[in-house]
Amino acid sequence: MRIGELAQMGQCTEQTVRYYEKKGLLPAAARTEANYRIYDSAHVERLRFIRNCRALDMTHEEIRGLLDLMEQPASDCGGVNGLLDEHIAHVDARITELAALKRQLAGLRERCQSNQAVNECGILEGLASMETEPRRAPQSHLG
Amino acid sequence: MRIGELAQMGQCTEQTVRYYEKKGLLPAAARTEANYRIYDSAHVERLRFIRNCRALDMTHEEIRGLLDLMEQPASDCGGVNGLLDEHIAHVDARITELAALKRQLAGLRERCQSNQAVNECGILEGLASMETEPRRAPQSHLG
DNA sequence: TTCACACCTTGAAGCTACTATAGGGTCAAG
DNA sequence: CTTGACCCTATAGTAGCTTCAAGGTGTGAA
Ligand SMILES: [Zn+2]
Ligand SMILES: [Zn+2]
Ligand SMILES: [Zn+2]
Ligand SMILES: [Zn+2]
Repeated sequence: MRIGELAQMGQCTEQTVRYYEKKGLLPAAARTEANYRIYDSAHVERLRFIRNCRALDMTHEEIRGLLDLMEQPASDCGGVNGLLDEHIAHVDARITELAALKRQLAGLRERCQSNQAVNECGILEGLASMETEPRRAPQSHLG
Repeated sequence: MRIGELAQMGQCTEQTVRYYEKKGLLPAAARTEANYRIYDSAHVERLRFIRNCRALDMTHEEIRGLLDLMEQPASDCGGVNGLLDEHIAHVDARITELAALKRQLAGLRERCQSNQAVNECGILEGLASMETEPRRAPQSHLG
């Protein structure tokens, strides 16, 4: 199978497949005489695994961690479980952050109910007078 | 005031201030003979406004929108209100996405309660057998 | 005077996970 | 023999910075 078909199986573009190869998530493919990449079902499985992890918003590093752990099929899966737990914590942390943000934004929105002149808009006043806090390190890779 | 002090007022680094200037969020500063940037209280206000917007996870484009609207102080503030409403919608959309993600991850996590061999871990099985869905366009600039 | 040291300058590269573009090569069908 | 679908590489762009490299400036102390 060539790259177009593989990409279809993984619900992604051919560029993305090449990108994964470059980044080492997918192994370098064998080539035909015409220098076309050729793949088999193992590649399909691996690509689908990667895409499923991406659908869950894992980073490449997290995915690489899982793929590495899978290389020792007989070893204990505690690392896998731990990695997933950490990622769930990333999602939780971001949800918490966004909930706080939403409260702040709702409070700001209340400061202007009806349209008025820009220089009297309570929202802009609020944005100007907020206390500027130092940007804290992100708790999560989820933007 | 020089760039170091301004950066401190805005709770950011000097590089960030230069970056904002390059991107047009801050106007180009006047210079001393030694080519040092010099700022006054108007710059402090504008930088703090920008940093407060960033603390609310607005994009540079959204911030630029607000700054542009502020240039006509006598005009109607409907644009400001609308811009904030849109951003609140961005936050809401991302919270909804992450909640769905969290449910999916929780379901996956249940598939392996105790440690076992990697090749029998229910989490990895789940990740391998999920239906790979095409990546849908992001509803929100919040990752 | 000369040194150290804090502050400032520019430009380029790195980060994530792709996406898009340019400019070409391969291959089967009509 | 040309068209069109497919493939290749390399480069640049996206957001919002951070980090690095290599230097200029200004002040206080030895
Ligand atoms: Zn994670
Ligand atoms: Zn208003
Ligand atoms: Zn927004
Ligand atoms: Zn397990």
